[in-house]
Amino acid sequence: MHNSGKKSSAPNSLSLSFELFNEIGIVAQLARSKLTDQLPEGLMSSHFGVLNHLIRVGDGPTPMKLASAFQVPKTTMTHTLKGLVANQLISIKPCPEDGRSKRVWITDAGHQLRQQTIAIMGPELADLLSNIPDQQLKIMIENLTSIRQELDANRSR
Amino acid sequence: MHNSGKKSSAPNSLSLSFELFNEIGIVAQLARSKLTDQLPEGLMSSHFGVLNHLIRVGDGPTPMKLASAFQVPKTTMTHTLKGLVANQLISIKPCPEDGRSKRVWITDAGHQLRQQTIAIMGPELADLLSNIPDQQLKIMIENLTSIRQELDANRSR
DNA sequence: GTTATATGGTGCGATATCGTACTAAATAAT
DNA sequence: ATTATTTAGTACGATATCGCACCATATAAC
Repeated sequence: MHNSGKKSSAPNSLSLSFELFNEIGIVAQLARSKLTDQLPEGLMSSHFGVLNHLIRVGDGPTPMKLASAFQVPKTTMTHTLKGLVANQLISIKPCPEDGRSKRVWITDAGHQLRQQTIAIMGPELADLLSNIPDQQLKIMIENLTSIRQELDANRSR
Repeated sequence: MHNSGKKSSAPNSLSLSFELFNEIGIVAQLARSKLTDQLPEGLMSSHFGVLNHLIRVGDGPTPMKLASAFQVPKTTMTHTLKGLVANQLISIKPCPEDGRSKRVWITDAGHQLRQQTIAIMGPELADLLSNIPDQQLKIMIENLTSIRQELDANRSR
């Protein structure tokens, strides 16, 4: 995959690229920080991310599957899950089909925390985006998804 | 600022919001990871970010100014700068006008590392975006900037 | 001028993230 | 069947990030 036509990377695209990733990085950091502020002591955006994922994508994935979903090293996921277990927001059980694996389940408390966090954050986020037409939001999401997928493709993790 | 008209936050905007921030977070993480891979042992995206900022925005800011530019706690910036000094990529000198402050200057080696990293990363990033029309890139950057500014506004740091 | 407050920077401790090395189990090779 | 390789998870150490407490200097209040 190398500049496969469709659109040129004109010279000015290069600085645009940097600018885009720069903005993405800063927004991500600010949003992460804002989310962490909303969570109970001892929990971070990484913890919330897992809870959210368990609801959105479905219950019962292995830690490895979670690690690759979030594109973090598996050791990081082990640590994150440990925190969630300590707060009784998930439970981890051995996987019946594979003796090496485990499976992650969200608890009622986990469900509840996720719901409650969304109730607080949702409107705030929506408010931040209130000046941006829905159509542009959709385009942004599409493009970001496409970027993510390409980044994923070239990744070892 | 509270839903100041112009565009409605329709019910579906709420899930769009989460989706958008989700994608932003993942792309940021992947890009950060990719950048870190390109840097010499012991340097991270945070270090590169400072070097890049010194070139783009201009030499000689105080550590505090850098911290607020990157929206990180000042202790984090202290630590990051320490790493850059250790690698002789910046130099820190006392500020003549303010006895409390210091000022940060990029060294030749810093300049060089930044240049070299851009030479490698630039084309890769541009390639990732090659399927996205320039106009859409610009819209994304505009929107992200607007989001960032609103996030900034409600921030203590 | 003295005192109170605000600001820039650092030290320190806690936790998050990540790389390396390791164990156990599953799968492939023979 | 035995052995080699791959894969899931963890233990451990190193560093990044961050909150809190502290010091020094600058600014404001009086």
